[in-house]
Amino acid sequence: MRICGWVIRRKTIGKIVILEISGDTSSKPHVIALKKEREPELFELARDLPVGTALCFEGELAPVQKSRRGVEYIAKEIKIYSRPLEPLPVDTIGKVPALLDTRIRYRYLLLRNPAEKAIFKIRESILRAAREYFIKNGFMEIQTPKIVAAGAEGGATLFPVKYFEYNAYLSQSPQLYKQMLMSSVPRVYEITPYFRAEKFDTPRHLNESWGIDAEIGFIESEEDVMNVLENLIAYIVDYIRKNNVEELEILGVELKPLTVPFKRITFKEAVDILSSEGVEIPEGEDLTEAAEKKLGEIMASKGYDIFFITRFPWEATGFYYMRNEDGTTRKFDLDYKGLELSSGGQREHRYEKLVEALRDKGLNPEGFKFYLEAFKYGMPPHGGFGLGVERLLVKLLGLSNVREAILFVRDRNRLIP
RNA sequence: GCCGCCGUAGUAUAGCCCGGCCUAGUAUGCGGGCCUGUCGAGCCCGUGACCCGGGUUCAAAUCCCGGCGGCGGCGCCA
Repeated sequence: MRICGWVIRRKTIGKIVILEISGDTSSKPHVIALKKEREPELFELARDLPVGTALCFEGELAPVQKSRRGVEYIAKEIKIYSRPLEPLPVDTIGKVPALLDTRIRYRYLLLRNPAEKAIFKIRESILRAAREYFIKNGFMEIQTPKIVAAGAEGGATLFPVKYFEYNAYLSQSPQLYKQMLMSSVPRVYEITPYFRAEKFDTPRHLNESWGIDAEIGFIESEEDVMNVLENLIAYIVDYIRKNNVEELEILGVELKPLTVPFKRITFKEAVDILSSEGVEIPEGEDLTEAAEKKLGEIMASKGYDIFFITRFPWEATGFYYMRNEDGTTRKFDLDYKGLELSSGGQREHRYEKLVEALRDKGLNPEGFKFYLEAFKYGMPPHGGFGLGVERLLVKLLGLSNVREAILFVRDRNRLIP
């Protein structure tokens, strides 16, 4: 058996050298012990292999597993490919902590640390599980353009891009495109980056983040959308519980299964709950970050870690959400432990109503012509959602910053690496 | 954009409030020595740092001003 990786730990105890090689197949390290008496050449070789050395070894599973840290092998041959030119700037076994800033800078190295790698293996599982779920439920995976002419909101901040002689933007949401596709493919999903030019600098925001976006046609109400979303998340959690036992153990995370359906409260009920706790939300305004956190605490104390807030007021939503007669909309948010994980709802699919909505929001229907056109030819009622991958990962693993949940961070002040 | 906290060896920190006892402490890393299985092994020796610029002062890591950078709160925000 040939195993390759990097030395993450070397320990010499008298006439034994113990090497730990960062695992490629498993999250736990591969361990080889070399004894002076048993394999004198390898012992000499291993004795001055610095941490960080890239190597492969030929070996077999050790009959006696003495290491408590990883799987132990008996090495027959070691081939060195590359030695570090200087000592590693960060500790790849996690003995000495690194600040977030340092972790981001040296992420590529820190992934040799099983704990750091475990986060991203679970991130991968989220996407894998999502794909599996969508495939099982008859969704088609799509890709929509990331260079676009208009944003979904009109008001939100977009990154301008020079596109030959045109002004273009980086897409902040596949929203409009997936809706257009509802006129022909009633179940689509996309795993996509979102680009947002807001100058925020918080543990919850990134300027380039990833989302799992879905859109569903022929629905009766937003309830059908919420159904897909809650089942998707429960599926993801199950998948991780099943496939990432080792990673969860390394991270010390106990992930409890989620039961569907999730609790639902209306926006009005949320405002009332908050009001009874002394937090006032002005009429027609969205929940503030602090209010959302507080609501999360209150709901958690009632046994609801995860819950939907439904029927948002029209004033606090995008133009494309379907309006109810009472001034509420069919928009919902999904909150998990005080953080908005996802938002979605039923869209307005009736052409005239949509034009009216654009005007009511002070937007010019001319600018959305390409989008509106799609509503002329038999658009079914539909709805969808966007689910933030980093936020989901943060909440599942109890991380404290979304920057821990993405390999290469793009935030207010980071364009490198 | 506003507010708060912070910036010390490769990494992580102590010292700063109350200037001199700092020739800057500790852990880990790194180099070397001892040790036949460590589990964040242990013991000994060595190595290496006050973000940048200006000011106050006999004296600045410590106080003041400016800059740059980080973290957090708020705002803004699918």
